[in-house]
This record gives sequence, structure tokens and C-alpha cells, in this order.
Amino acid sequence: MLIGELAARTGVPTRLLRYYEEQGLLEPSRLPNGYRSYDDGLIERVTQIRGLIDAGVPTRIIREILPCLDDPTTFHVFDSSPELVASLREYHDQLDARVRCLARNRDALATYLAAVHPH
DNA sequence: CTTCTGACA
DNA sequence: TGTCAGTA
Repeated sequence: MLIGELAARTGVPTRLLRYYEEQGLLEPSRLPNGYRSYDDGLIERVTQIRGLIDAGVPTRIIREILPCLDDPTTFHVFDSSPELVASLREYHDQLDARVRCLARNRDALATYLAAVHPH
């Protein structure tokens, strides 16, 4: 599929799809006319990338773990540099902190709702 | 009409 | 990230 279709199906702007390619996160093939051609399976990958970016993981880190995203079991087999592991632990902790904060506010709102609209 | 590259905010 | 330019 062309970049426009992938953008429509993933919700990721064409501008970003080209940017992710520039960052080494995607490598679509090219049609005779120079247009980028994306594999159907890349829809998942784009979703994967978006999720990581939304989680605060920089494209540089995503690029390093991307080769293993398809098969996590091969992760440590290939690359497990101490630096990368340390970075991942850092982002994991940051994410964990955000999750806790969200859960806390969710519960606070639930309590408020229960008070104003008891059942 | 869609995509491409490069550039600027 | 958004958007504009000038093409193919």
C-alpha cells in the first residue's frame, strides 16, 4: 500500500511515516515511480512504534529494539548492551510512575463520581 | 489527485 | 509535527 493508505489505516500522518523512515524505524520498498510501498504487516509495526513514542521512548532507542519487537525471545540473543538495558529500565520506570499517577487520578475521579452520583 | 524531497516555524 | 513549495 502507498503511504496515504497506511496513514489512513494507522492514523499516523504521512509526515511522520516519512520521519520514522528517516530515523530508521521503517524501510518501505519503492515503486518504479519512486513512491513508498508498505507491507500490510507494517500496520502493526507502526502501531508498535507509536505506542513506544507515546510512552516516551526516543526513536533512537526504538530503533535498537525494533529488530526484536517481532520476536522478543531473540532480544537478548542479539543485542543486550548494558547501556541499552539501562535505558530501557529507565523508560520502564518512568512509564511505571505515569501509570501509577494515572491510576491514582482515575480512582480520585471515581470517588468523586460516587459521591455526586451515588447508586 | 497523490506522492516526493527539502525547508521553515 | 504541521505546512508550504515545486515536481513527477
